[in-house]
Amino acid sequence: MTQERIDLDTSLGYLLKEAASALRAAMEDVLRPLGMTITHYSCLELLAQRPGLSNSDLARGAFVTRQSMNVLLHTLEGDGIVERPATPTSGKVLPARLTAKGHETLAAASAAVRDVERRMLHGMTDAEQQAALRALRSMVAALRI
Amino acid sequence: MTQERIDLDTSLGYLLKEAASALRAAMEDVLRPLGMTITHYSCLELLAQRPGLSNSDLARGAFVTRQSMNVLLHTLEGDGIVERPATPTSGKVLPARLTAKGHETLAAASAAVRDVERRMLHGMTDAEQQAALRALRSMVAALRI
DNA sequence: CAGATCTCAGTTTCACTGACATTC
DNA sequence: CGAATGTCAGTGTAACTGAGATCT
Repeated sequence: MTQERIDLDTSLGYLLKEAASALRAAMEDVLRPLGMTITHYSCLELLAQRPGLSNSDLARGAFVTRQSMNVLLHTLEGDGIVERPATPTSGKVLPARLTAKGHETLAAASAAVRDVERRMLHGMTDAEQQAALRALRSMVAALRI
Repeated sequence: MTQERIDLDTSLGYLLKEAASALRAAMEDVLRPLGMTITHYSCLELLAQRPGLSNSDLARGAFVTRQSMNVLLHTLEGDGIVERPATPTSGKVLPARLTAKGHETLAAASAAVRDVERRMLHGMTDAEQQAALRALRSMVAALRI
């Protein structure tokens, strides 16, 4: 029973759910030794791409509540991975940035995640990878609405 | 800050993570009103496709431990959604099946999830959807190893 | 005033690890 | 014996909801 692989005419939606679960599990496995969760990693990745994002921006980007992201940000600040100004620049917004240590931490995590990516893409042609990239980009944009 | 969309030359891996997060969030949103989690739904979907799967099989299929799946299965049995024989057929394995009520429950959940799928696929051509399907199938298989 | 933000506090829930008996 | 299974029990943690203050 164990050795067989389920391979029915599943819908694209269910297949993506399966891919999502498999990817999550694989990422959790490689991030856990680094003491990071996926939300953790997402936060750093977002900050690397967009320095100065606010807590609420990060929460939306990582699909969690701003309260959850808030506790994470405080932890990251305490660990010297993220820095925020003591006083708001405008309104109540505190733009966050990665510290040097934060960039190092992200580099380690990225390397681990890239291994998962490599495993995942194994056996796909460049054309297939490009097609997958376009499809995923479209899906993410459609779901974000 | 909120209205812009991050659209950098992200890796396929990070993009898939984003798609995974977005899909999870969207699915959780539509399943919550039905009192179901994603693991919950995965379990039913697996049983519909493969009646008679064991607790351990379902755990592997849904990417959770067999202990976690076990408590879920007991809940589902108590709710009359899943049935298992009182005594093992062979070994300790108790093959699980959906009841009539279970099929109804799954039908409702599937409809909700199909809505998410429709939203997600909006704007993609048939060819793109086919390409995405192949790519995802390949990725799932590669990660399962 | 409405809307957004940051934050403190309490709670819940889902899945986890550990341990044991059973069966092939 | 090893390996897999089902199950009971306890633990943990990452997210949640609720509430308050501040700012445009």
